[in-house]
Parts: sequence; structure tokens; C-alpha cells
Amino acid sequence: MSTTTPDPWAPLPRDFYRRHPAEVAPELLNKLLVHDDGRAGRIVEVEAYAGAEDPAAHSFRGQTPRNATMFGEPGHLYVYFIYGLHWGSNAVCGEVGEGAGVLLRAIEPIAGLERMRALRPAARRDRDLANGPGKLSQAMGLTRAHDGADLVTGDRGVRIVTDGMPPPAEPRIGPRVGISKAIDFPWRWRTPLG
DNA sequence: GCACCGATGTTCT
DNA sequence: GAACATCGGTGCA
Repeated sequence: MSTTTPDPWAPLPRDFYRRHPAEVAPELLNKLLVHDDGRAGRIVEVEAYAGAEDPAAHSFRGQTPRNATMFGEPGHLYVYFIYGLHWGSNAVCGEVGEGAGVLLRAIEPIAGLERMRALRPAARRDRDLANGPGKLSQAMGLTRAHDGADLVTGDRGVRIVTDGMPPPAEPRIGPRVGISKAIDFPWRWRTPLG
């Protein structure tokens, strides 16, 4: 074909992530988290976690086996286990060694809903499939096995792509939730209706 | 709709 | 031991 049809789901380039997480986070809104098996959701809520400057970040006290992925190449997935029950998923940001990331807090499911329902038996309504960091990870099947996955190349079946929808012009901004330090940082962003 | 609370295991003090 | 980037059930409005 000589006339080009833009890939409707174009991956975000590595350099998209190579910035401060508070700059990357609002731009991740309305992007798509997709799985090779057809599951996909639109990112509607995120939080930024910086490194040494952010007491609430897992990376604040330096690199450990648990948070090593955060200190690696941007554009990879950092998955952590929390409260003995749940997984949380982040996009690594900034430069190598910085320890920055964006916590993916909620997606609006747009494809592969049946698979998500199977993975989320506790969800009584589709709106509860992925409206929280643990629920999002469960609905997308993200666990320790995906820690370090490359979101740019999709080496483990998961990527973040764009369908051309821009981030919201006026996202809702507020403090991060579930933390006890740096509770005043306005580093949580949501789409206006999400 | 909202407030409270137990579950469960890894990490760090 | 304590804290933890949470969730789902229960009780009440």
C-alpha cells in the first residue's frame, strides 16, 4: 500500500518515559494498556513516584532486590507485592539509576472483558474490574512474572500504546492515596469522569 | 452511598 | 515486630 495507514495502536517511544514521573504521569492518561491476548484498557488514573526526592517512593531509601526494576531502563514495568495479597504495576520513568515510576491506578476496560471477568471473580460490575491498582494488575494478569517487562517492545505480552486520543486538557489533580509520607505532593492524576 | 476492619506475606527497623 | 503505593465484606444510612 502506498498510502500509509497509521498504526491505530502505536507504541510509545522509550524517550516518552525518560522524564520526571510528574511530567510523564498526566500524559499517560488516555493511553492504552494492552495485552497480546486482546485485553486492553484506557488509563484513567495514575500517580507519580520520584526517587531520592520522594519519601513515599519505594526507591527513596535506595536500591534493593525488590525495587531494582525501578532503577533500570525507563519504559519497563515495575510490579511489586503489597499487603500480602495484591500486586501494583508501575511504568519506570526517568534516567537509569533514578528510581522513578508512575503507578498505574486504574484503567477503563475496552477489550477482552470476558478474560478480565474470569480473573476478577469478585467484581460484580464491569466498572469494578480494574478501578484500583490491585484490581488493574489482577484484571491484566500482572504479577512478579511481569516485573521488568518491556512496555515498549512488549517482550512479555504487555505494552502501553496510543490510539491517538490526547490526555485530558483538565485532569483532576490531587494528593496520592494510601501513603503516610509526602502526603501533600499533588501527584495523582485522573481523567475528569474517571 | 459511606466507614470500619480483617486478610495475608514481604520488606525493613 | 511494624509497616505496607489494597481489597472486599459487613453494617448502617
